[in-house]
Amino acid sequence: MHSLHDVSCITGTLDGVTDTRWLDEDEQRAWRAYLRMQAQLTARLGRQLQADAGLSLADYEVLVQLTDAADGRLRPFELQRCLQWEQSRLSHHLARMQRRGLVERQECPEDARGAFVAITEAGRAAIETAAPGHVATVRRLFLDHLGRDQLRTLEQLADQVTAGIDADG
Amino acid sequence: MHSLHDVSCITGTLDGVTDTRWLDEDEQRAWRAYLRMQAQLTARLGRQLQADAGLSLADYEVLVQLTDAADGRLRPFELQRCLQWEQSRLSHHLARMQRRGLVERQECPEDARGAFVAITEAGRAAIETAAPGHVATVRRLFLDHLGRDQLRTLEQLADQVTAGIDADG
DNA sequence: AGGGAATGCATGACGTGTCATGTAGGTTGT
DNA sequence: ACAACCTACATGACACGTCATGCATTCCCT
Repeated sequence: MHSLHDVSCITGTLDGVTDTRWLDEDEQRAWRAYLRMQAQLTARLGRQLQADAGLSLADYEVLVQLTDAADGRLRPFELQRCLQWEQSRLSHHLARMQRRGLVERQECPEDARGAFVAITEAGRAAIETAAPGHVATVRRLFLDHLGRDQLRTLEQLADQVTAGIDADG
Repeated sequence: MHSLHDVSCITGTLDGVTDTRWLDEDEQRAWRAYLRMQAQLTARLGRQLQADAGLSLADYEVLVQLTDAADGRLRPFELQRCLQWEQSRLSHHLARMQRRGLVERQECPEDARGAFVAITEAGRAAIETAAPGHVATVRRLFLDHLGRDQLRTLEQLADQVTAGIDADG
């Protein structure tokens, strides 16, 4: 009943052999439960958004940030920092969103290297259409199944892990 | 300071207008914290696996299932059920893994429609190389930052949500 | 037995994400 | 002023995921 992952493996003392501390039963169950939930949740939320509003989750996140911005526009590098995306991912994605008319580029006088990315009217319309259904789905698939205490634990847990990852380099 | 998402929106009674219950402060923070963590975690784990073993997270999951199987082989539809993947995703992915020599196809006498997918020696070697580093990374980025109580809460929470999603259709 | 429905799987098109690399424009030190 | 460096961003190649569709084979019902 044991795979690579649920046995504690104590090897000998051969040179170069690093002993691996595998996951114990509790860790294994929790980690796999998390993986299952996250995969299912992401898939469902993505499908719902795509079907009901023609947006991907990535589109949605970008549009949320632009909507929250003062002028409905941001420098790509600002967007990158708050989304925590790879630079090239953002670049490609903005190009696609521009092609679809969800965002537009604007000149940036104070730094000729870059530009502004601004949400368009179509972009605003898209996210305003998408938001109610998306929030409802987040509730139905996720929040509705959690108690307030679980919600707090989750937030704290997530913040700890995120902080650890950031600190890790 | 408010976007589409953190205000409670009570509209009038126009026909067809559905009132949306937006996320309150706690829900908003928890949900966003979760999204951040999950994005960062997935990205880091994927990069580590790719860099150290030339495998994607998807490859890894497939190989784990095949390793756990009795004969090191499964029918694609069994793999699909336990991974909870889209059928076409699995089909495409197995084709790529086959091209790379990580798995192979075997005839299935008792059902001529399908076949078996079996892990190859190269596949076994790949996951055995990958596993220690991957488990270590899961520890370092995730488990090490959690207490036993948080771990239990997470598992329970994830199971609740997953059950809810399954029940949702 | 035989015809319709369901099952197991593949494929093409297309959007998405990553890595490696390129380039124009800024900044800094001497 | 100019070289070295850094910053902001784009791009090509390629792996990955989804949807729609196609196609055998098997199942089930009469």
